[in-house]
Amino acid sequence: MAHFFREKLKEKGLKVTPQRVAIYEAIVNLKNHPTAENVIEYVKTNHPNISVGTVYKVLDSLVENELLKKVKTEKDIMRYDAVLSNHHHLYCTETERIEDYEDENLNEMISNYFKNKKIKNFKVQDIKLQITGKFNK
Amino acid sequence: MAHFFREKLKEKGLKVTPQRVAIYEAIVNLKNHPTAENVIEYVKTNHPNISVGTVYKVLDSLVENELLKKVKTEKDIMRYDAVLSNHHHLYCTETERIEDYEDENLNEMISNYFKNKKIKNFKVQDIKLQITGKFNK
DNA sequence: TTCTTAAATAGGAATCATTATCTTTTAAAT
DNA sequence: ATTTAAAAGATAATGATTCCTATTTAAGAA
Ligand SMILES: [Mn+2]
Ligand SMILES: [Mn+2]
Ligand SMILES: [Zn+2]
Ligand SMILES: [Zn+2]
Repeated sequence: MAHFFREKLKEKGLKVTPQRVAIYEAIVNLKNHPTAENVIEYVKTNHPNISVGTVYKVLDSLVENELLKKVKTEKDIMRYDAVLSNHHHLYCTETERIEDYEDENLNEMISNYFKNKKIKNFKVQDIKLQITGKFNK
Repeated sequence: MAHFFREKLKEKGLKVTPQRVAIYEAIVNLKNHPTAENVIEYVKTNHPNISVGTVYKVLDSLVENELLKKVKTEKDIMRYDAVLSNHHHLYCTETERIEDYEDENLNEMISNYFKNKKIKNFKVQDIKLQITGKFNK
């Protein structure tokens, strides 16, 4: 489970520390693209002495090393994503809920569209959809 | 030019103040989806005494009243958009540049796609693309 | 295993974008 | 011109994030 993660850390030349493993697992388990605060709260149940600064530093370094991604929002509170595969996000207009949306057909359609239609003066690297709306119930 | 804006304020029951007009014009003129700080700097050239709190309050209220939109980013500094029409954004991976991208064909293709393909437990209200990449030159 | 050392963490102070509070001013209706 | 609720200005407070530094530790070398 965390094997993949420990290997990745080594690949990147980062030390495998209990804090890093715990923070990564927190993000995987929490779902819903947690904030740093969510992570701190979760990790503290098993690592009561973890430092707030450590969490922020680890999150930054994991993003830097492409083991996590930041999620774009309209808030000044950062949220994190452990899902690295190419996927989109469903944003709730009424709550802070953000869910993953995977759709291979959609990816292909968009990718095809931009094979023809080039954007002048811009080299596309990645395309993500922000789908806003309401979840049922 | 600011006629549209003054009318909109009245429609919404908001007083037409020089500060509101100046802030709105700042966002229109600045392009690049400015931050509150960008707006403050710009507005101060003509309104040296404008208060920082006023700028934040006006920005919030204009977003609330749908005269401005917030732009989603991976930063904890908010950015604002005066373009209300349905458009997408080009995010530079290397700088803070964010440009508008309008594409009616694309909108139609996506809109058609989601007429068939429903997302379970989710009612779509709006779809925006975040296109990340590099600008030439 | 023990030793060594650069990297990482803990703890706490500092930063800074944003909010809140409170007083004064003002848009706009009468 | 008067009235008044809304808005602006000034400044303090907040809170997420960053910074700083002493201490600890992961991991390679011996
Ligand atoms: Mn912040
Ligand atoms: Mn904040
Ligand atoms: Zn995700
Ligand atoms: Zn825009």
